[in-house]
Amino acid sequence: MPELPEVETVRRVLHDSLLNKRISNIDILYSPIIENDDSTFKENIIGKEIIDIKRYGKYLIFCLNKGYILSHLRMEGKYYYLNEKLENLAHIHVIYHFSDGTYLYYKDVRKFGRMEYIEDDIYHSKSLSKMGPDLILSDIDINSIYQKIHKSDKEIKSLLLDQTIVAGLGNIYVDEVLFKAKISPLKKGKEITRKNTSQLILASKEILSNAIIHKGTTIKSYTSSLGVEGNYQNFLQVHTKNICPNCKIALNRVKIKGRMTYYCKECQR
DNA sequence: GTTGACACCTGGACGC
DNA sequence: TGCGTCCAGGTGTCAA
Repeated sequence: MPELPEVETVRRVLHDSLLNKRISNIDILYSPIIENDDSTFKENIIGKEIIDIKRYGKYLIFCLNKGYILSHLRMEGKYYYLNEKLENLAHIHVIYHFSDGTYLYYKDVRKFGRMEYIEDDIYHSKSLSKMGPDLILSDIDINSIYQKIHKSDKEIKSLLLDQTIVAGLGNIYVDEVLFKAKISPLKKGKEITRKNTSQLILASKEILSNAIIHKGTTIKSYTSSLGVEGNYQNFLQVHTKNICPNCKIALNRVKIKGRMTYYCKECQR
């Protein structure tokens, strides 16, 4: 499932391919993917040029010469940029046609992904305005994060997955961050200290930056675009693993907020 | 305001 | 072999 490093990898690939392309047509094959109504989406985008592609948290932001397309890949969304028409349109839900005869295909087996046209003020839109600071792009105010975490009775894993606190972490990297910071995923927010918060932010930045260098993690369903695959799965310490790489005991597996969680009960207190 | 349950969705794994 | 059931998970919505 695409988390911050995977979305950043997709952004970089698409940025290299799509800059200054003019959108000449759009096929919407599955409407629920689009947050606007289909005609509004098409009317506002056809004829526009892509002038930049940005990212905030797990969102991709296609900047047009007027307006934006906000795209969230959720579980299995993928983009494919091709010079020719695809024969097999299985699981393809949106097709962007460009004036130079190329295409951008959006494929999403589980149909969880979402796209939205936003006229202006993208960072104050319904989706982005609630987001916490991006763990790579933003200056993180440790004290403000600590205040949000410390007042909660929820487990720290659950809080780190909450995009309104910090933006970018998903299930895989939260396990890795907690392992690196030596903090149990079951620890309650109110038990987390300022020092813990600092350790968590530092571990997050380090792990996410490293994962971006390795083009993200390829587990089952994620590929960025144009067949680019990440290899950070080779560097995972606990997620989907059986043995703690540090103390060599069996890792614990529990469900937190419905998410499978891997941790070492000896190393993570 | 906070929290938990549920819906969305489909391929793959598993048991019978 | 074929069928039914369960699981995976990011986010929004709704009820308590």
